Amino acid sequence: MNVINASPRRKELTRLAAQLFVQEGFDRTTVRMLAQEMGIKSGSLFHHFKDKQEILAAVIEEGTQNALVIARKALNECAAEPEIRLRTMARAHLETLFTDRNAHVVALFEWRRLDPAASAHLSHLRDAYEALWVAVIDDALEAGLIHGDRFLVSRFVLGALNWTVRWYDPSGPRSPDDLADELVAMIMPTSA
Amino acid sequence: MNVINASPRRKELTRLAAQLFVQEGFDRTTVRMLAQEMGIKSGSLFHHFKDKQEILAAVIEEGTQNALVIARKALNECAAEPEIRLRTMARAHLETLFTDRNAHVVALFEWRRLDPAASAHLSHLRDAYEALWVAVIDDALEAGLIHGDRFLVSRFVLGALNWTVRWYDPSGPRSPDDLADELVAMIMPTSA
DNA sequence: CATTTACACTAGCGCTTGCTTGGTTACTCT
DNA sequence: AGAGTAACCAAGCAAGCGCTAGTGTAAATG
Repeated sequence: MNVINASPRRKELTRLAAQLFVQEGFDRTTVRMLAQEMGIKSGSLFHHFKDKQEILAAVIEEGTQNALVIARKALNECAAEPEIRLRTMARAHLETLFTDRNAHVVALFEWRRLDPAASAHLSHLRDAYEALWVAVIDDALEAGLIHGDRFLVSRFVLGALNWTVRWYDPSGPRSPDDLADELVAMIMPTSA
Repeated sequence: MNVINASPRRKELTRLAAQLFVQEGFDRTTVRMLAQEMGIKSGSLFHHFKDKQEILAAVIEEGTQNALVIARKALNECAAEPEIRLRTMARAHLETLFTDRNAHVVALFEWRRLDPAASAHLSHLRDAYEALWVAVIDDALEAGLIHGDRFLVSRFVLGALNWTVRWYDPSGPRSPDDLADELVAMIMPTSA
């Protein structure tokens, strides 16, 4: 296996793996399929990754890291009004979801295939991301923008947003930003 | 294979299969695991199902049929006010989701493992169920109870509800009905 | 009583899986 | 020029996979 964990070659392989994992699912994707997609033989794959599990972990880590970076940057750059921050966070969520779509679909639907060690490590990343959401929602609740239980609201909103990967086509007439705004409008009484 | 497609034995086997599919995922569940769970040898399994795919189809069909029955019954029995019908539908959705939890988790996350023939057949069932939702949401929109695009609203609501299987624990303090009511309240400006 | 049917068993075929081994090539750095 | 290393390949192993063939047996059916 490669010692430099972030070699450019490895990054590109991770990207291709994400695509295959989405197309076929992790379990149905064989190391031979992965190798062919990458233009190498199946044995050579284990020069870059110690085993198949590590490829899955790399895909998910990549996606989650990007989500964190994008969300933090968006929140830093936007105004301090709770309403704007809420909209910004929803937009950032969909932006990541559809620019790194493959990685995120894998993260959402193949999470359980991770072994316990990788799962524990990646859970921390995921928690850091969700903490951003909870903070934004807390502010919106405090400002009286939305109503309900903070825990439930964040789960419902994240559920609605994550589920979009199942039906939304970004090449259609509606932009991800439109989508985010419509969801925020749906849960905000004052903006009817 | 059994000619009587709905033999009680087959129903019980389907229930056990659903549990294993949730625990391990469809692809990782081997026919030997299924057989052991059912107390028979792997060869005997093919007396009840023509192949592994058919077991998956049986699990999903069972769950979706139940959802339809429960939702129709609930809607027939409840009042005609759009607000009540909306709440009723949300409650029925979560009721099915957590009484037939295994079957529904499989339906939601292993749908893509179905072969095209089974998928086409089950899509009709699924569509019939979603038609109930769209009707209820249309009424609520017309009555001015909620606002937004009918297509988007139904997708968001279904997403939020379906995602509950990922985090909600029915044995906790909150009942599924509470959950449904909170979601409806969240999107209804007038009920703040 | 003879036959069919439902359900289970044993044994294993043919194939695919993730991964290993041992060695080769091409490039960089001193 | 020589050493080191990243990237690759050919070959294949051991295990596990879905599924089939053929058989036994007890209960229902004519």
